[in-house]
Amino acid sequence: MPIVTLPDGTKKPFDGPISVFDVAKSIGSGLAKATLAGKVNGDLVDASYIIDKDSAVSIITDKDKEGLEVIRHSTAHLLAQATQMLYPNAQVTIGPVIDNGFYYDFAYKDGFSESDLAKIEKNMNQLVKQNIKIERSEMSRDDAVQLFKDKGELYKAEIIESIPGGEVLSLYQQGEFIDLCRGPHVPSTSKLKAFKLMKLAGAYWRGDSGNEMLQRVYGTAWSNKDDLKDYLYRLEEAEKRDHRKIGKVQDLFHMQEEAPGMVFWHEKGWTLYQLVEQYMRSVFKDNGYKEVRTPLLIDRTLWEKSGHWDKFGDAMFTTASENRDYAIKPMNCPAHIQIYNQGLKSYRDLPLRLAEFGSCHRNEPSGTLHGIMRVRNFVQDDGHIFCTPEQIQDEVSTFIDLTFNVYKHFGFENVDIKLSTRPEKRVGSDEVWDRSEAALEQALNAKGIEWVLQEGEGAFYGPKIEFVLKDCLDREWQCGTLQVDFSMPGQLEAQFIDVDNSKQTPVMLHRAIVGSLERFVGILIEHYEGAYPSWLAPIQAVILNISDKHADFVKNVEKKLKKQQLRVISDLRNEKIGFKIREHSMQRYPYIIVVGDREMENNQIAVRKRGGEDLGSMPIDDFLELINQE
RNA sequence: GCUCACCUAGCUCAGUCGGUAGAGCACUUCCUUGGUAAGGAAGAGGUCGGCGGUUCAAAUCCGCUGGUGAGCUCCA
Repeated sequence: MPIVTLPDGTKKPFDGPISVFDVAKSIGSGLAKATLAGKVNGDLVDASYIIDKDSAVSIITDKDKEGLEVIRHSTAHLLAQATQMLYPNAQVTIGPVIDNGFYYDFAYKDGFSESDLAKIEKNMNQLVKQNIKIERSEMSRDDAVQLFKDKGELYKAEIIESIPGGEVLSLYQQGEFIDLCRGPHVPSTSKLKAFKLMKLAGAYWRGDSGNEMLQRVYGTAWSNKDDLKDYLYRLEEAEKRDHRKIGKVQDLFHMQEEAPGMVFWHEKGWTLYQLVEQYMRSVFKDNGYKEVRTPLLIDRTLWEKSGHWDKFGDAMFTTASENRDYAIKPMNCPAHIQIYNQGLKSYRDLPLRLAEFGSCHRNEPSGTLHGIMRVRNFVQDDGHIFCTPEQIQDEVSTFIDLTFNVYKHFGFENVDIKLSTRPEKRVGSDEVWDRSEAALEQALNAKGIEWVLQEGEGAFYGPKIEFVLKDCLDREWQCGTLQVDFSMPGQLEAQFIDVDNSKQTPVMLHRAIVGSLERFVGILIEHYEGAYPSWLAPIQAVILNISDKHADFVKNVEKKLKKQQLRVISDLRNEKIGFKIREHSMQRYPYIIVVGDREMENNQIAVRKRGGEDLGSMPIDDFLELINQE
């Protein structure tokens, strides 16, 4: 006689064991039809799950977050079923739910092509129409291993073999297709109404680059066609923001074969870049940093001492001259320690904050390069703070505040914080790691901000705090970082004389706020879709003449505005005003200024805001005030 | 680095079954001097990423190589 308690608190007694589906049916036939799964005492279960004791039950439909996940998961199975029908030699492996959809990895020697995706998707749709039941069963681990071995599904058998023995496993069957799965799943294929296969990619078996490459099929799935359409629309919008595309349209930069992973900045792009750099320079100046500049090329012996030659030798560009080997610096920190080491330091000199916009090169694997977001030559708003262990917490705390302020200034309000701890490949004793990790954690907690732990994701020399900002499409970008380093100062013999006259090794904090300027500019381009706020716009206004006789007046206005440090250009081409308006509107400049007879007569300019808003005619001074107020 | 796809005029792209290339925009010249998202005409522009092979003949088929893209792996 189970009593079922529903989410709203009502209690329903039943005569005997009853399925989730039947509970839904007892509430209403509409709900029964919508039932995808259930939640019994907090556990997600199938709609067919039998409730045999008093339980808290909620019905999961496609309105629930969990319901959507079940749909995605079941769609992954549908994909596998449809694929194996068409390609019996394809072995199944795993098919998890991901953001916005799912994927399924197949081991398939012949490989799939884009046209195969269309065929598979067609087959999936047919299977949906056939309304095939999805049924759960249980099996012992050993039996399951045997089952999949017999079917020639060696990858699946390997997965099951890695599960501890004695456990009972659940299997889901739909038609001929059977897969090991924790579930739950939708009751039948007809519940899967809105999905699309998106792309094909390679993926390593078990995520290990030493293993063979599998064929991964990505798909997206939603609870209804409208949501799917919405999602596809959002993808299109994201594509419009692509910094590579806007970079070309706005003439910001280019890249070419002869310098893979390195940026040729054009005038407008460099202006944008410089605006970011100059702003960060002012941030350094206002916050007690001393800006320095160190060599690009440094002898290998220094990199050997610092450990980089050993650990990252493959990723460093090197060159040789007069029997000496050099590396092009992949980072500034060893060089900053050299500056620190000039002259004996006292505890009174600490904290010492060095900053540099130093050009760094890293020979990243070719496959990782991506526009200006992931490059081989970049500059960071790099800084290193030399301090005592006691000063760490204060420095970290100040840095966190500073970072949030900078992001806000650039228009990013939404920032996540992550704490990354010791990786497997590392230097330094466990005791030192304990101390550094604790220092960061304490600083974060003292500020009372939320953070997530990323175990094993730290740098080889120390743990780090990562600042992840979210852009207008809610995409995440890890930009800021703060890393505690108890190792490198010692390795490169940095010291200071303490109060008690003893020699001590300082702690070094590696820190950056925007990170790679190249990448940050890319993020800005995509975040603003090329429509930058006036203070960041490479061109703030363009001045147009109606016809040739207004050209001198335009030149005059241009001169005046430039004198006030405004970034303006003029367009005196012999074209109709509508044509020029169109062209410059598409460039998304903040203001378009038009000058004709009327303006010349009154010594004014006609101002049009980005987006088309007509601000009317005004004296130049009024426009200056307007733009400065922004 | 790995898997798959792609690379044709300055840009965006078309090019069937292998028969030595085409559009729009941009560019140049001329006409037009026009008031808020494309005025008109003419012209010029390409060793089809590079190297090699098959073939009477290669943008097209094959091999190698460079780069780009989507992922995977990596990211001091």
